[in-house]
Amino acid sequence: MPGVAHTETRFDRRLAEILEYAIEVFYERGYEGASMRDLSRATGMSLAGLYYYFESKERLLYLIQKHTFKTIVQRLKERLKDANQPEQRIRVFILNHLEYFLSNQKAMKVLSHEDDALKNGFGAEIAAIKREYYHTCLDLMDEFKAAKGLEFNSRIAVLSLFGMMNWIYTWYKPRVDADASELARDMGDIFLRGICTGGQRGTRRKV
Amino acid sequence: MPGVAHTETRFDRRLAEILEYAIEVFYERGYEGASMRDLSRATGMSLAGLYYYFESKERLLYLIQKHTFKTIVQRLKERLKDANQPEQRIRVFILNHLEYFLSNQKAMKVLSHEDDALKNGFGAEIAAIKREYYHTCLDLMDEFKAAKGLEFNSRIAVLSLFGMMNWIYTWYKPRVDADASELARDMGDIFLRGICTGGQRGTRRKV
Amino acid sequence: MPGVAHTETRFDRRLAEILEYAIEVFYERGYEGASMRDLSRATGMSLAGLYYYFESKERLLYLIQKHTFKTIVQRLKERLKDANQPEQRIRVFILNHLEYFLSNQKAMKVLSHEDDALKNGFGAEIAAIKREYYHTCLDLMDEFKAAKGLEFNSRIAVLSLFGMMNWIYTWYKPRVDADASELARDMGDIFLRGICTGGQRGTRRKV
Amino acid sequence: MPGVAHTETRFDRRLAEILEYAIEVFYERGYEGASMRDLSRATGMSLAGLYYYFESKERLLYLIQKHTFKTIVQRLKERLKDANQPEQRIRVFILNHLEYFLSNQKAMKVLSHEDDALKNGFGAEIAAIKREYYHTCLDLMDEFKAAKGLEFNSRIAVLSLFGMMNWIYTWYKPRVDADASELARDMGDIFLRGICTGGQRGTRRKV
DNA sequence: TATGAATGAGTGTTCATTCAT
DNA sequence: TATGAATGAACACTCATTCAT
Repeated sequence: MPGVAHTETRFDRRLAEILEYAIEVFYERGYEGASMRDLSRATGMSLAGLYYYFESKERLLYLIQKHTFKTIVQRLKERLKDANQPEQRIRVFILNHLEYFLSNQKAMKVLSHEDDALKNGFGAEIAAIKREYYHTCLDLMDEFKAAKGLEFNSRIAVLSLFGMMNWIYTWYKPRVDADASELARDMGDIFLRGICTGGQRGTRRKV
Repeated sequence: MPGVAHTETRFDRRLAEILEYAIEVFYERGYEGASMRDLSRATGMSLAGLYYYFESKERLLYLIQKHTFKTIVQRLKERLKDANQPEQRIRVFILNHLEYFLSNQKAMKVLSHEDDALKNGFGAEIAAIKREYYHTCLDLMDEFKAAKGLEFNSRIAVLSLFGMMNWIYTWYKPRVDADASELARDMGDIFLRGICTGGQRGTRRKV
Repeated sequence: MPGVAHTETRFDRRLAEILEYAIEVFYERGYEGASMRDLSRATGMSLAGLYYYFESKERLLYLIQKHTFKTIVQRLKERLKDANQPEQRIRVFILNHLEYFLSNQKAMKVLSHEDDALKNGFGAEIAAIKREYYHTCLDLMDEFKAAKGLEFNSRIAVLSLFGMMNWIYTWYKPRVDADASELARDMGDIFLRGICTGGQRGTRRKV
Repeated sequence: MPGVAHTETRFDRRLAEILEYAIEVFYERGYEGASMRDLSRATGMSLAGLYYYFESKERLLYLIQKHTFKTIVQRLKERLKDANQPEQRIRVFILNHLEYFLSNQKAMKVLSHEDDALKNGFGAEIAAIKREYYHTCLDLMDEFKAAKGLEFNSRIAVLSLFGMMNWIYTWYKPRVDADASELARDMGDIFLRGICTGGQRGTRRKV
């Protein structure tokens, strides 16, 4: 079916290729530490040639972050459609995050690590997606709390969960550590049991 | 009180001052993003003057990271002396980490975020301290497991805990979020309950 | 005329131009004393622009020295083909050296004066060419000795000859001093007569 | 005998020490390449301390060159008193030069190699001594020519001789090459025989 | 579509030198 | 007599970016 959306031009494909290399380079040396020359070397394209595809190094990072983030959010939405129970929905969130994280480890490091490298407009747009993603998780948490009649600080819970998950880029070793689904189960266990038991302020007790 | 230790020279004091500024600058702009000129401006000292106190930008980061890390490790050791029960010891670990983290948020971001900015000798030394710190926590976890007769992946548990805690630098707002002790209690609850219940592989069930 | 050799690119030509300026600058201020800014000023090209043509100041000196040396050696080989008699061959050596020296006085000063400015790889390569050149002269000297049945220290003789010739850059004034061929004849006379007469150890006598 | 001249103060002695180190440093790294920090390290004296003894790096070089040159000139004068015959006088000149050169190789390299490093006043003064020294040799040459009824370009002869001798710093190896007196004899032989024989313009002949 | 050539501004670092003590 | 502390200017070099082609 011909249409507007599926016309992926040669330009788009070439740009996507370059972005792959850029992810590699930013992953390896950090956004500030990476130079356009590094990217030129990595892609085999001339310095000037790169600029045909994007207007600045900053925009390059922006494109990476946006695409990465949008994809993870979109996949989440897809998966959430099939999950109804509050707990299950949180587990879906975790699995989605970790699956994407591990299949796109380098991009995710660039997303996580270069959190505040973008300025002004670019930064604001990514921050907005991030906020949306955060609130999705926050909502899941509140649903869960309501369903279970629990009482805890959702903000802390969500941010702790993000911490657990995002920190992965600092330690994950493919050949040592389990795959995404097992990791999601383990982290899900820790997190969900953690926020579950007791939990009522005032009646908090030793574990 | 006479003693060996109190010979803190003028040089040391001045260097310490500069390090404070450097923490601020690295916190604000990242290690790579920060220029020695930024530091010169921040300290009010001439570019050349700074080099009287340390031989390179890299060594500056090294000094910051080493001091920060050594202090946190040392305080932990002190506190661990008074804690005997496995659970309590983990809670001490968490509290120590978070207390230091929040009182030295900027330094801790520089420590966490610029994890792999140091090369060769400098990097190796910091990595060694980090490994020691990690293993201390791992040991605590194993003691806890043994005492409770639990079964879980200590590595994942410890690294998840670190993630929860270290991620703080990305979101903590002093006026919004609770203080260290409350945070330590909350995170401790989540984490300890999480790893506690059930836990035996095979008998795992819904939360 | 078609051929492999005539592909001298625009890049090569531009580089050659820059090298001319660099010779001038190094000649005037010495390698250490010359700054890239001096060269930038001399060429009228921006500081950064220069680096498009060579990767470092050291390599710049290397290129100058190598080209100068290779040319002088190559011309010598050419000329030596047509000379058979031992004495004549030495005179050819002297003439070749002085002719090139005087037509490329500045480059030759840079070659002579900055003898040990190059480090490691660069230095080694130039040193190798120099050694080869020295040995060519040493061989000429030994042939001469053998042919004439003379007895003298070839090493000292050769190095004395080099001294006579290379020192020129410190005193030669185009409008005062004779041209290369006359100078070559004079120095050749001094040198050849000098090593000729008497010369047998033991029978040495007053001049 | 009391007098003005022999009061060598502590200051003078200390300065002389420093000059020794400076010779070493300039010899090793060249005047431009040597830094005051290098000298500070070499002497064990503080950077600022050095400036008590001389007002600038340039003056340091000046002091070294002046002292070296004055000494060699003065010794020459002494020795020339006892030599009457023209040839002998030239041999004395050579021997004096080489003896001093080899006993003070490093200082002599600094003198020879850093010939034009000094600017303005400093440079002029050294240049004057040099000119005087040169003319002494030129006079010796002219006396010799007159006595022998020879005909050659004294300027070229003298400068060739200087070349032979001064070039030594680039090749002399104490354990390989002969000592000063032997070297002086060899170079004297080469040079004196060289300028002697034939020599009349027009009647010049093959050696 | 892609590049060779170029640039102004900036990088971390070192320079010779000074001055209060 | 000697130094610790400091500096302005310069160093070699790299940066992201541009523009004619």
